[in-house]
Amino acid sequence: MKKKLSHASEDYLKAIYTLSADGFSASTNNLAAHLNIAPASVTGMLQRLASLSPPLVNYRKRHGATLTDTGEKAALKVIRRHRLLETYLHKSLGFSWDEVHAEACELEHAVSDRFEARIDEVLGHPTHDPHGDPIPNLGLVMPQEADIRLSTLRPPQKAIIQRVDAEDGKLLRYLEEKSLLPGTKLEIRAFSPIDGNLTIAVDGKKMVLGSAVTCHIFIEEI
Amino acid sequence: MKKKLSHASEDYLKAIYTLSADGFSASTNNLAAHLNIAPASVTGMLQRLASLSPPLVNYRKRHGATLTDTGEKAALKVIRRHRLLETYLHKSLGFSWDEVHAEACELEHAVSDRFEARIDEVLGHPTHDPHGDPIPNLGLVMPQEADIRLSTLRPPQKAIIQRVDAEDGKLLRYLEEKSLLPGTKLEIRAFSPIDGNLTIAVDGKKMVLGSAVTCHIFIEEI
DNA sequence: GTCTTTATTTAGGTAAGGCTAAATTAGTTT
DNA sequence: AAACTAATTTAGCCTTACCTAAATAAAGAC
Ligand SMILES: [Mn+2]
Ligand SMILES: [Mn+2]
Ligand SMILES: [Mn+2]
Ligand SMILES: [Mn+2]
Repeated sequence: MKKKLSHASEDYLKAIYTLSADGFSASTNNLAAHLNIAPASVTGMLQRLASLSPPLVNYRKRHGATLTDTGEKAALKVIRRHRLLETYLHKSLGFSWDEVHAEACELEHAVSDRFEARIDEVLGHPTHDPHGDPIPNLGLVMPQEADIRLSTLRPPQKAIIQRVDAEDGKLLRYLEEKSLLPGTKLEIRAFSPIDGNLTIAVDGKKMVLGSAVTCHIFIEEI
Repeated sequence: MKKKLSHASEDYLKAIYTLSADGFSASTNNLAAHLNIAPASVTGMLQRLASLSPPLVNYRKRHGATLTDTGEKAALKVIRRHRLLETYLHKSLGFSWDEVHAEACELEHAVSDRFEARIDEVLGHPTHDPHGDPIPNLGLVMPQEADIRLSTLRPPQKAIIQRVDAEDGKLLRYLEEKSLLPGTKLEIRAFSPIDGNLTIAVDGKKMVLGSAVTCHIFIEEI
């Protein structure tokens, strides 16, 4: 019954899930941009995904796609594998947090359930990946994600970094160098309305971050 | 320059290498049987592999294929990844020796050089996979393989099992249960010409093995 | 030397997943 | 209402990799 999906299908499902979860519509163009594929190709794929039985997406011409229940389960399964793999690559194989994404995006389509179960076990059933993103459990329930951006805080608020939403290696390496990782506590010291810069203090050390940085960091206020 | 090969191409190269190394010709039909693909499809693929630049195989109509130097390097690279992965799955993730092949055959096309290098390091640069097959080193040199079959021995010869050439799960599980693994020492006690059965002793324990078993076990005489 | 068998190739098809260029739709402006 | 624009779909094409059926070649049998 459960024939396995192609690489491409899995990446589409993941993209639809992610765009929707982030409050964007999974429109043809958004998907095309997200997946680096021509819009016309996205149309073709959405039609295919909608015409499977059971369908994985609901697709209405010119209205983008939403996941069906089947599609959402499939998406969560891929996301779980992706995040477990990222965690495994980081914790057990010494990959840095800017290297894990690309590797996981390949492996997520290749590993078996057995492999997934084993690394989950070896890691002690981790709940978050190296970027702080929550890992859906075996039952494919996605935990709540932190959704307050650091860029929205003002002095003298305090917060803990929960997750970093970025695939850009430069940004990730920059943040690592500054120790701005999930779990880090910080205080807002100043806000510059003209450019959106925030001055923050981490462990007493002050630094100024532009909004191109702060809008990718999601926090929990304390 | 080095665009990466498709899954299918890599499996063909591996199959051509393996058939040749085992003394078979990499003919259309042999490849078809080995890869579980229709002969006509093999013809098509060999033509494609031969028309790449640089070509990966030498192909003469109706005379099967041989690997070019480029093709052989590519084949050895895949075999190295495959065997390292099998070893890693077995040693680090607790896969049994009859489970590793299928998983490795998927992963071998997905892992990066970085991943390969890391597991090689974690494993301490292993020289043999769980079935006793040699792992080509980083320079892609394939060590000599044991090529004497247990089935050719006669009393009172003694030998050490070097490798087991089988993908059949039943056979592998049978051998594991009998502790007939690479490294095991044994003595030939009797040979039955009528059916080819060998009576062997392992650690003083006697057992009778049919030639369907003994012809898959390669040994080193002692 | 013709016949038959076996191995292999050719021909013609399918399905997935891409692409570009052209057409269409739905909103916005004027 | 007509025109413009942005988003999306259609049409037509490509490559990879597989399949079946039919044609052909090479090798062995008679
Ligand atoms: Mn992916
Ligand atoms: Mn992540
Ligand atoms: Mn493979
Ligand atoms: Mn092996």
